[in-house]
Amino acid sequence: MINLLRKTFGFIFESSLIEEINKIGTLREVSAGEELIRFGEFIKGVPLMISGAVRVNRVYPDGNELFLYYIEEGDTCSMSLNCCTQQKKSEIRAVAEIHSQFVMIPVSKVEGLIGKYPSWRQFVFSSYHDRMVEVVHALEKVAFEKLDDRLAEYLYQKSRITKSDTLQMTHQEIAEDLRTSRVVISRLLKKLEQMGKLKLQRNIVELIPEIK
Amino acid sequence: MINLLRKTFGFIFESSLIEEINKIGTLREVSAGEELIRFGEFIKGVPLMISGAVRVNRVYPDGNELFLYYIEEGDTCSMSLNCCTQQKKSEIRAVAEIHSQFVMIPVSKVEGLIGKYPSWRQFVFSSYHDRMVEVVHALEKVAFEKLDDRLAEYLYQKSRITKSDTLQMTHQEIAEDLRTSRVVISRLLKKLEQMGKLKLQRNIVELIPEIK
DNA sequence: AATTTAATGCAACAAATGTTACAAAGCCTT
DNA sequence: AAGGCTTTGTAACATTTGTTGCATTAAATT
Repeated sequence: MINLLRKTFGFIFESSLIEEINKIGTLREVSAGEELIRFGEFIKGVPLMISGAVRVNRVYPDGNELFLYYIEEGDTCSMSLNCCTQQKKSEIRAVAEIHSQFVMIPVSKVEGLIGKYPSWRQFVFSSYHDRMVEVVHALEKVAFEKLDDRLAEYLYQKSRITKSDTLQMTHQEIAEDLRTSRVVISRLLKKLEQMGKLKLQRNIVELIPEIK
Repeated sequence: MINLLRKTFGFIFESSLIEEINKIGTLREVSAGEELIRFGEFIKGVPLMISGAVRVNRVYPDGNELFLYYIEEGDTCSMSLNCCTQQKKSEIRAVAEIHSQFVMIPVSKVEGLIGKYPSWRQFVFSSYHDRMVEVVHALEKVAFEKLDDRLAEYLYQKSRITKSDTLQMTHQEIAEDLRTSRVVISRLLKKLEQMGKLKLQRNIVELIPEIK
């Protein structure tokens, strides 16, 4: 585990911090679709992403969900950082988008790290800030852009995160993420297909990379 | 100044911290409409709000603006906190919504406080988190709600912030905040007026408090 | 008081998105 | 191969939001 930590966090954490994380953290591995953090649970720890990608959704009591941001290699989830210092139940849900590895730091130890390691504080601050920037970006998208552009960006993001141009998903699933109806997505996907930007098959959206 | 600090922050900061802030900070006062933080400037300091209310907008190079959150008594602006540790130019604009008092802590001293005072760290963390929650809330609104509900909430917020049921603003101004056109806002305001929720006069929207 | 300016009202129309209902196609099971 | 289920395609229509142009009204200025 310590080698994975060094590889991902060696440039920002001093070695004493890496060693401490190595002692108190546990390496976990999840495959696509698995939940790291469930809605309504008490947060057990803060995840440090080693590899893969995890999507973080805000969840409402009625079951409604809203995508907030992805966390990837080198990131942590600032929402859970706060939940844990406040000992509150999770208002978010974190689901692995692809097979992912991360180190879980138990809640009880987080406070100690903050007092002890300036580089950890710096990490936590910039993590908060980075997540904020992403949520603001999401807000921008919804506030400024029309659905077809948002769909295109959504597909692009998905492709980047899964590292594949061939997205295995139904129109229904896309519609839920963009908070609209299946029919609307089918319509817009068809338009994008006619523009030559992608190819559609059952359960598959295949992005056609731009030739430049 | 120290009395104002004690009144607003006495419950969360230890007295040695209050005294230090009293030494390094400067009390400033702005009236409605004045800018605390301008777009593109280097951040001079981090504001600690004593009284009043300030709205914080994201600003884009093309001059476009997007409302992010208000900061009020006891708050600070987490966006500027980060800008200052990174020595970056401001991507936001902060404008006093009503007459406001705040203590400005110079950038050079912020880092020191973080290392020295646990209660300051705690404050900064929960400030980050609170702002995040508000931006997520803004995202929710845009993602889930229709314009008439968003307008109603906007007016309600404005009334809360300005502590008045009589809002002095034009339809055009409202339209810009909600990113739509004047005609649309006029139409919806008329509808709300017909529903008995408000009264319209030139430059004025008067909210009618619910009688229960 | 007359003129100018800014704000609002209104109508007609356009575009984007949402809804419903059903047909067609693909996949799976038997 | 037949039947059943899921996914996608399509059309027709409703609703919401955006746009344009102009009339009307209120305030500000002269």
